[in-house]
Amino acid sequence: MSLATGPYHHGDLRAACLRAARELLEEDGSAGLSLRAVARRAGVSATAPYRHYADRDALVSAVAAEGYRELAELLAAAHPSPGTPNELATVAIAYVRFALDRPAMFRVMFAEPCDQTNEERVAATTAITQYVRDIVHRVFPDADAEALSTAVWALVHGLAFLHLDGKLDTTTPEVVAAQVRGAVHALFATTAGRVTHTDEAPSGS
Amino acid sequence: MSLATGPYHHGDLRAACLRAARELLEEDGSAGLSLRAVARRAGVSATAPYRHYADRDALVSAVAAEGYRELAELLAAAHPSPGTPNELATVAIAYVRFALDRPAMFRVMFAEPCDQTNEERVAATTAITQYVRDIVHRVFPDADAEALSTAVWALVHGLAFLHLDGKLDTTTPEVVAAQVRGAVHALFATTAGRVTHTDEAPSGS
DNA sequence: TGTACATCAGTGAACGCGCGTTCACTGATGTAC
DNA sequence: TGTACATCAGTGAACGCGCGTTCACTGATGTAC
Repeated sequence: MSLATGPYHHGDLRAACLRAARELLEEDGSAGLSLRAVARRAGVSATAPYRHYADRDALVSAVAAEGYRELAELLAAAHPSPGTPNELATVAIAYVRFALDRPAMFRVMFAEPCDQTNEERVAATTAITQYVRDIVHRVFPDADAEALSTAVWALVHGLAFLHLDGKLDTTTPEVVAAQVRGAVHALFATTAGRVTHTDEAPSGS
Repeated sequence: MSLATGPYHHGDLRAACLRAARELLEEDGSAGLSLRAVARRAGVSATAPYRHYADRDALVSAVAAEGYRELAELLAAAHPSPGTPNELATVAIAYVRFALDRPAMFRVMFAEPCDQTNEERVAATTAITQYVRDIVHRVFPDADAEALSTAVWALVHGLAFLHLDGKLDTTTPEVVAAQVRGAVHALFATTAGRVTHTDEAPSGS
């Protein structure tokens, strides 16, 4: 089992643990994310990770923080600065896709009893909140930014969870994308007409 | 520990297990929901529950099904037949409140790897979907019911999770209610004006 | 009404499991002189 | 350049834990006659 990554000193066990944790997460779900399993996969004794993480929670928080960063990157890649409801929908699709591609990670990020004392984690949450607020402000400049950005985040977040938990059809990425786009348009079609232009007709479901 | 509920035969151990499971759920979270703990709390040997539940999953599914029924009752109690966005918001508040009052139950219902073969559970999900669809159809008779009901459910579900996971302020029920109502109105103010009457001005979050 | 017996609902010992975490340890690394 | 030594990053045995589940069992219930 012990890979030949280095005979004694591993080199970068901290990073190796994170990588192992992420793999385990996607393979076995968050139940499989134990320190011992991580050590095993990293090809290292059960106690070696304690050199780098105080306890299991510390590892989990580190994993979650990485998840937040990756989600942020994916959203930015989907559209750097969405300015229309349709562009907003594109970002929403990326959000939902992340949840579906990495379900256990998504759950760790959002549904694990969140350690509020972990700075990395709190910072990540704040960043996402601000990111959503910025988008909303750009798409609907004259709306109540606070209430509307809460609503938009909730909509997208809810779509992610409903798909994740099998309450909505997830047979293909295209079906999911159409559903998300449809939901966003269903809500914003009229608002969009009032505030800015609609660059695509709402797709029927 | 063994309560004097009956010397040998319990009477209704099946129901007692369910009750114990729900209590454990709220006290210790879903991690605390073990068959052994349930048996302990019911004042019965560790293996007695096997007379009534095939395995742990069966118990969990039974708990979840009960949760769905209770949620349905709470929503109906909040407003029997919502017909305006503001009445819809009242129902949404009840939904979010359920999640906040019984967080572990809510998580079991929605975030546990769902056993699709459990009839009780599948039926409960279908019932909720249909319920949301009916409401949407009543509030927005001429909208794309499919897309809009997905959107509405996602919005409400997302609000529930964001509050639950500490991403939104939950200091008092009133604050939460105002946030939910604000989010619903932020989305539906214009749509509502187009389709039916608005019975309250959107509260500015 | 009374007894025999099948059925049902519990018991409790035992299994093997993986977990988090501790501890004293040892091998490798790199720095000071 | 070579050696002494502090520090660092691993090891592996051991702890106690609670879990799900099995098994053969036994005490209570209720039904047939």
